[in-house]
Amino acid sequence: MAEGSRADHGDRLSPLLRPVRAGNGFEEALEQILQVIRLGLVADGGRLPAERELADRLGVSRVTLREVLKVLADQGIVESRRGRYGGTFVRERPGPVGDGSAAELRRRIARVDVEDTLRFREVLEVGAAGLCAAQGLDEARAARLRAALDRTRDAPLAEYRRCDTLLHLTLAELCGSPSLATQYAAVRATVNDLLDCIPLLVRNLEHSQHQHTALVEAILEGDPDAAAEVMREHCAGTAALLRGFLA
Amino acid sequence: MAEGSRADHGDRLSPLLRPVRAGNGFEEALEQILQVIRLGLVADGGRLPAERELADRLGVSRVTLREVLKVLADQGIVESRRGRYGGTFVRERPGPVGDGSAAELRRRIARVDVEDTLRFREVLEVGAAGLCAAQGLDEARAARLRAALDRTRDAPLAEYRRCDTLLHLTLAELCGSPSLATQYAAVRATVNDLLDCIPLLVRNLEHSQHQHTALVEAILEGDPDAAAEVMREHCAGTAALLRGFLA
DNA sequence: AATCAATGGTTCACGGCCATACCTTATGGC
DNA sequence: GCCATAAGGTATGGCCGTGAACCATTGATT
Repeated sequence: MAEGSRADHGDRLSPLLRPVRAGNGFEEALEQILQVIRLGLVADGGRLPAERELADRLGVSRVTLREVLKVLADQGIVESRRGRYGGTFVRERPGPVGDGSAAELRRRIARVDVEDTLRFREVLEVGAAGLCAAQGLDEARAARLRAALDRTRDAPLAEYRRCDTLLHLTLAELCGSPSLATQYAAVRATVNDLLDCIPLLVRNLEHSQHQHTALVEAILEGDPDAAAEVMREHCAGTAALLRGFLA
Repeated sequence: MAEGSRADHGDRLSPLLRPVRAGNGFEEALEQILQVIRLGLVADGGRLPAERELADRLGVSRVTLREVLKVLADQGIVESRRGRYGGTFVRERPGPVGDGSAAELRRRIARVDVEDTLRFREVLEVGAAGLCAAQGLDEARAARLRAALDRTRDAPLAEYRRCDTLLHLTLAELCGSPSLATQYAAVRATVNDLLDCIPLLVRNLEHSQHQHTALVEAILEGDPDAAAEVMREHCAGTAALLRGFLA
């Protein structure tokens, strides 16, 4: 008997031997464009890249991409305009994608390994914060970080989630590991999905804001340990909230 | 001018808008099976899962998978045996996949963003170590970790890389985030690729071993900060080596 | 010796996705 | 006012991968 049996001490292979594609091209492209919109990477009324470029970047044909855009347009999430300086625009207030019912939410949660998501998120965030602080940011990058922080301060409640996401995403981009940024974007989309399932508590927002400020300070001062520690607490806060509400 | 232009301050979209598939099914399946073999997840002479299961797990058809296996068999990397208790077996000493020439190595390095890889690796490893230490391991898990550590001690030089990889991969699996384990496996495959490009220094191995021991101790004692710190130094060592040789 | 079950080996029709080319619409510059 | 340009809209032929079924081989079990 060789060692091929599947369930002997937990299968070392499963981390590697996973589906090469999560679905067909259509589904994956749809998922990624939805993530871009839901993460707020394109402002309301903003324009997505042109179809040809978008198809190219996503690695799908334009035909397939257009089927995706058709669905999004039918849902009222985007709008296409023809002619030069036309394009595909994100409509104002896209609203939640699902129907918003409790059943819908439960279904969404059920598809996610919440512990996995929260842990992975914390690792990436703490790592990004540490890296940024350790390497120091040049003036341009520091300015980007400050700008993102300021935007979270001025944000109206409805926009807070988006600005918060953008701040964290900025940090992930600045840390010098594109792979980390990509993974963070993906996991953050999942986190936002979960956050949409629980109420928004104003007290938590205030707390978050203090942490954001302390975080950016620690990073700009080049103190990796402090930055990591603040970020860890920040993540732990969200995690506790989610664990509590989703338990 | 709207905001669609690609290179204005670094393109927020690029982390998300990436190719939905890195190549065709054939290429991706090949890559993943090669990773499994190169990471040493299947021992020399060991058996890969059956074709039907493998195809299922990788999300490709059996026909496509078999084309992959055909290539690997032609290269002498695996061998198929028919009949019950047959299967696809990894041949002894598969050796490096490329031709081993300096040009080949350069080409391999050129395709990788070394800084990205090293940073991302450190984040994941430090995170995994911290998580393991923080949550504590039950006896079964602790035993797995100790066993993996012991194997790195007894390993002959030729097997050291494989055992080292397995130890770190075990840690990633035990941390409680499957996503992290998956990402670590991928990044570690890249790291191993890079390590194959530089000489193996015995002194470094001894140093590594001390760090491994200290790491496992810290984890089993439930000291996250110590575990993270040891791991950070451990990664920094490898990183410095690679940066030096690949500069 | 016969049987069974699990595995690799082979074939084929269908469907999805792709590459490409071309058409249509709108805007700014000449 | 015309036209070049850049964008969305449309049509087609081909290939790759799939799913399913079937065959062939082997070794353990009975």
